[in-house]
Amino acid sequence: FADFRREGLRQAALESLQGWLAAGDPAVELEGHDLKEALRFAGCRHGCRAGLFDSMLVSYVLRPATKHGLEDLAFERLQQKPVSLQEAGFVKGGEPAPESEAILTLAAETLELTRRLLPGLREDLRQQEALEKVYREIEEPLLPVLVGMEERGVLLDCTFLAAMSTELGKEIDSLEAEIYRLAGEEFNINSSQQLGVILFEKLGYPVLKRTRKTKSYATGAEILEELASRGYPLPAELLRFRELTKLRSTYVDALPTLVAEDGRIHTRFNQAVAATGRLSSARPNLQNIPVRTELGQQIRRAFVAPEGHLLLAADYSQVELRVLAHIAEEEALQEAFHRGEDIHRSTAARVFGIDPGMVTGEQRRAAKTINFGIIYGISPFGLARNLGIDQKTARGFIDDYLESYPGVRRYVEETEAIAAETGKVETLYGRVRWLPDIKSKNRALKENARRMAINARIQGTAADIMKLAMIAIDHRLGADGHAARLLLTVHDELVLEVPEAEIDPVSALVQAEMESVTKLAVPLVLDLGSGPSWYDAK
DNA sequence: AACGGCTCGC
DNA sequence: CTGCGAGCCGTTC
Repeated sequence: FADFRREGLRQAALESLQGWLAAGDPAVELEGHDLKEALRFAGCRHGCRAGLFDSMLVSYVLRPATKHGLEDLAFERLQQKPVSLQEAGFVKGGEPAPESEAILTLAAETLELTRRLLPGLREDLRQQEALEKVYREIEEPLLPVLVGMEERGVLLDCTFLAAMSTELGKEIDSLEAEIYRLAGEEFNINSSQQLGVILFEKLGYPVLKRTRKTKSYATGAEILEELASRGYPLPAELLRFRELTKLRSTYVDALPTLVAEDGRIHTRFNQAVAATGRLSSARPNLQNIPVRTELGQQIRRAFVAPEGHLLLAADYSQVELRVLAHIAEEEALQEAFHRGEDIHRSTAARVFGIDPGMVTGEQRRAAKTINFGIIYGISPFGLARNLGIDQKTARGFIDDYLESYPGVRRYVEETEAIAAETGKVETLYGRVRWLPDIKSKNRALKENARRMAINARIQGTAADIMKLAMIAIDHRLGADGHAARLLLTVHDELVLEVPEAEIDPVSALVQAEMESVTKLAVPLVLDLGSGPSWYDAK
């Protein structure tokens, strides 16, 4: 490793590794902890056909709700507290300096710990056939796909964002002045503590809610909206102020600082964080770019394709409800999807016992909330809060819903029973979520576990489907010789960068692969669009 | 650095 | 007291 620090040798070693990976034999494995980071460093330009055995991913597949850092695994599986990264001279989030001495300590310890962890993980995986399949057919092949996406990155139009920042700044400044005027003094508007004193002590607004942990005044959007609706002037200004400063600080000003030398943003897709099997995105998180408000949507104009290329956005329509319809074997829901109906409208029609043509906007909204509520393991309390109705009415809605969709009722009851009996639930592909709290005597813990059980099967299956689609698309793009490449995944959406000349065949390819990746009792339907920016592609 | 509050996404 | 994430800011230690 000391020699590896010499530039010439490093280059030669990397090229040799790249060649070995590209020519690789799937039966010969590269072993390591967090191979995506290693491969990102090594570069995988020529692809990866070698087998990959990643202790982090294997641990994730075995017990997804826990942490999977090397230190975590060493502590849990080897009863060892390793020399911390900090002791080795690193700080959190910092990039290792290849010339430092401390890196040698870290490298040695990383290798040694991983080597000792591997046999146990291999054995545990071998004993759980379904999970071995999840690893071999989903996580292992996905890993190099994610390396490719991270390496490629997405082009950002910083000039556009700079202009947007200036515009936002003007409105924020005037809002700030107006807020100080209404408050009668200057204070830090970003401090919920100081804001609480102004609103509820100085101005004497009614205290509708306290925060959970510290019991301080709650000043969240929901509270401000209620106060605004009661005619108080300040909350409306505060909501607008929050909206604008959120957009500016989290996106408009932050994203340009994360652009690499190639002008592109290289997010990291974390493959071992979300307990349900989903991916997450960080540094920056590109899975929470605004879309809800028109102003927020403008930020997507900054995500662009280079000259001669387009961005292609493809998202699964209602994928979680389709998964529910399939797993629950709910015929009414399946039929609605087969007919291509507006699913929330048809739910409203069934629940309220009326003709679909008679469904009002409010009824559709309620049905939509219930549909999502079911996916999240709804309670009358939660639904009541969401719809702004009383709990009794909410309970009635849920009862009517489960009456209308007996398959869903069966699904919920069966899921609870499976969780209680086995302490776990599984996705269609066998991915596991362990739920030890399902047996807890603490009602809150038990209820939480119950909701997680109901949600995990659905959200996890949808995640499996998307991962399989990504693997298939990446493979097909290569096999067909397209230059188009995957850039982003946002849970039910994929974004690709496509040479203009390829847009038609690649759109067809993406649609075909995403729709046919699995055969459910309902069709998987895709919304597809393309354009010079992410905004235009939607 | 850790945590809480808040807000963004699916 | 509806599921799963990440980031920014302020506060606290």
